Amino acid sequence: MSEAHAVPQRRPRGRPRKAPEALDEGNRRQELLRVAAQLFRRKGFAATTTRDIAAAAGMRSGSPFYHFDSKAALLFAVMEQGMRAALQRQADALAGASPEKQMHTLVRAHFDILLGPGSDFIPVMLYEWRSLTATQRAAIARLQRDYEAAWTGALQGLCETGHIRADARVARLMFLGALNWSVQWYKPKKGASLEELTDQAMQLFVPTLDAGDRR
Amino acid sequence: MSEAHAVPQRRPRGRPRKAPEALDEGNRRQELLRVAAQLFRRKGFAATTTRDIAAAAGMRSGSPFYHFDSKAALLFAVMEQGMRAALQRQADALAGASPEKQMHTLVRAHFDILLGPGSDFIPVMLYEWRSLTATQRAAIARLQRDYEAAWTGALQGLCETGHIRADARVARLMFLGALNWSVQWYKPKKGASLEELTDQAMQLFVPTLDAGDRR
DNA sequence: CCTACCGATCGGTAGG
DNA sequence: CCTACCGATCGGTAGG
Repeated sequence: MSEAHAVPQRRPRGRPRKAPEALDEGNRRQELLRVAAQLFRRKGFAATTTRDIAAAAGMRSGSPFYHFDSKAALLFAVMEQGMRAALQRQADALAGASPEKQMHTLVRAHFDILLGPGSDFIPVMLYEWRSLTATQRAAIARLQRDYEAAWTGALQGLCETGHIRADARVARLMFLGALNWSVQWYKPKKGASLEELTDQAMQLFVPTLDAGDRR
Repeated sequence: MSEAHAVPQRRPRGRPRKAPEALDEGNRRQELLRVAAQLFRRKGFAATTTRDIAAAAGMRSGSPFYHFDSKAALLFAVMEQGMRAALQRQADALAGASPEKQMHTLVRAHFDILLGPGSDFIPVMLYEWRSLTATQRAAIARLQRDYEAAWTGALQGLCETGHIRADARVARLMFLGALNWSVQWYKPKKGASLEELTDQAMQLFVPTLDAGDRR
C-alpha cells in the first residue's frame, strides 16, 4: 500500500471518483442502455423518467445526459443496438443450418431474440415504435428490412413447394405477429422451453413439412 | 392507487346544468372516450395529456375531470367499453353462424373489432396493458377471459378433428397474436379487405379445412 | 363545463 | 459524472 498523498487541491464536491479505467466509459454507457431497455419495456418510454434510468444505473439525475444527448436518443440507441444484435444472431444461426431447416432456424433464433436472457431491446422496439421521430423510424426500419428479408426468402420457398398457402408477405406478417405476441404471455420459468415453443409453432404453421425438417 | 372503476360519481358543486336532457351528458362523455381512445392509440397513454383530450373534445383543460375522476379512469373506461362492444359483436356473429364456420366467424369478427371503423378501443387495450393498475387489470382480464372462451371452444374442436396440431391454448395464443399484429401493418384504404384478410388467415392457419367451411 | 390556479415533476443545462 | 438549478408542463382542484 502506498501512503496517502497529501494533495492540497480543493476537495471535489460529491462522491470521490473511482479509478478511471479505459473501458469504464463504454461500460457505463452500456449499463445505461441495459437499464433503460428494462424500464422502457416495463413502464413504457413516456412513463419512464430519466431520473428512473439514472437511479437504476446508480447515477445522479443529470448524469445520463453526459452519455446521451436526450431521452429520445437513448430510446433510439436501445432499438438500434437491439436490431444489430438480432441481425447478428440471425446471421449466425442461418450460417450453420441446412437449407431445409431454414424456417426452424429462423423461428428458434427469433424466440431467443424476443424471450431469451437480457432480451428487452426488441420488445421495446415492438411496443415503442410510435415514440420515435420520423427520422429515427426510418433508420430502424432499414435494419428491420434486412431482418425480414431472411424470412421472405424462407417463406417464398415454402409457398412454392406448397407447404404454405398465402402470399409470402401476408404469411410473414401473420407468422411474425404470432411469434411477437409471445412477449405478452411467455413466462420463462414455468411452461415450455423455447425449443418446445419452436416445435409447436412449426407444427402449427407448417404442418405438412417433414418432421425432420420441422425440427 | 385510485379507484378507477367507471363509477359515475356526481360532483356536488358546479354551475347548475343547462338542459338536463338525459342524453346530453352521455354524449359528451362518449365523445371524450372516443377522442381519448384515438389519442391513446396514436401517442400512447403516458404521452397523451388530459389537455390534448380536452382540446380534441372541444373543451377546456379542466373539463374532462367533470366526467372522469382521473386520467387513469379514462383509460380504464376506454378498455372496458372496447371489451364490452367486442363481446357483443362476437356473440352476435356466433349466433348467426353454422358450427362448421365458427372459426371463420371468429376471425372475421376479430378483424372487424381490431381494424373496422372507429376501432381504437381494443388496440389501446392491446398496447397499454402496462398502464393499468393491478385492480383495473383484473377487471379487464375478466372480460378477456369471456372473449377467449369462444376461441378455445372452436380451437378444441379443430384439434380433436385433426385440423390443428398443437394444444388449444398455444394455438389460441399464436392465432390471436397473428391477428392482433395486424393493427401494426393494416392500412384500410390500400390492400386487402377484411374479408380477404380473413380468407388468407384461414388458409394459413387451417389449410386442411374444407374450403366451404373456411369461407 | 369554465376560469384560475397549485404543487409536483420532468427533461435538460451550466459549471466544475 | 455530480451539484444545483431552471423553465415548461402536467394532473388535478376550488369555486362558480
